[in-house]
Amino acid sequence: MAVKTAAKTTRVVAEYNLEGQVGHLLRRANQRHAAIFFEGLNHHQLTPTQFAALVKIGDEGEVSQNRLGRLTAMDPATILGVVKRLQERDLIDAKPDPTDGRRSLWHLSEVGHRLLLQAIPRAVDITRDTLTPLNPTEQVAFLKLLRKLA
Amino acid sequence: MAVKTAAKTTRVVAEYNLEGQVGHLLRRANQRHAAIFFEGLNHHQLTPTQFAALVKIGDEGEVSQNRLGRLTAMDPATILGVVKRLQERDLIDAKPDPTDGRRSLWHLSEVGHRLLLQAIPRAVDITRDTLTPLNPTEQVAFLKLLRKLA
DNA sequence: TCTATTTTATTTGTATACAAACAAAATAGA
DNA sequence: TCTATTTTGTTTGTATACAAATAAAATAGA
Repeated sequence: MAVKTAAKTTRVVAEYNLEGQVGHLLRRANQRHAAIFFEGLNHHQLTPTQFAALVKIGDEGEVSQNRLGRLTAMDPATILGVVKRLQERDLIDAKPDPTDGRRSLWHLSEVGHRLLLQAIPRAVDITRDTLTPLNPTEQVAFLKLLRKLA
Repeated sequence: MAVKTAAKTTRVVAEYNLEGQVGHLLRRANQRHAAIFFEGLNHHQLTPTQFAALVKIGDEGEVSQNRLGRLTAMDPATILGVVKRLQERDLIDAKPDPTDGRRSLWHLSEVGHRLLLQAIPRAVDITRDTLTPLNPTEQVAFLKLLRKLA
């Protein structure tokens, strides 16, 4: 049995192909998308996460920091830094939550709102460019499957 | 025309849905895979990139640092840190390239080889678990499409 | 052969990403 | 009401990720 297990392990190791693993492919697809994103929003100096935060603040109107993190899939330590950098650029602003002494409620500044209006059409282009290697049918199929893994 | 453009912009902005964007979904799928990976290889304290580096060093036998980065989709500054941490744990070792004074040739240490043999079956499980939300047909379809976007 | 270019590895700086620990505030529940 | 628990936001530490600049070595090409 020990021999059988050792033989099986050897075969598994020999046949393991990094390039075909879903994790490696997801990582590379992410890298490619990030590159397209930076190219497309380079003019506005927005990262994917900063853009996501602006979008959700715009959607919500007012939102606390941790809730914004949940809406954008960032943990508290990560959203802290993203929000800080957006505030330093005066794209967002906060007021204390009158009903909860721990919270600040973040909203878009005038500048942030204008930037978001300009950025969203660029983001639409970025999504289109990212999916370009797939035909329309494949794009629909891919997004449907990807949604199940996200 | 300015009115038409403004109206179109307003519609685009109003209809923009972060949750449906391929970039956001790729980021979240990556997060989910990373969580499964850390869970699965927690015992061996290997990150996805560290594991990828070990696999490719094992495949190549001997490989320079920058080439290892290309094989694992990491830029020179990133692979530098990954290699440094693997060496600090004595999982890999280097000797100078006799034909090129700039290069070091990295190879697995005895410990690194043993760790890799134990880790690969875990990585196979991680891939399986990551793809669990899809049925076998969907898994094949997804990987085929993802490959085109990576 | 001599020089312009390329490649390798490193350094610095910025930006995620998350675990763990923490204090303050709010809330649930006995 | 009083306390145990939860939530919010912050801090620290580790690990990618990449742009830009740099020095040393190798290579291409006139």
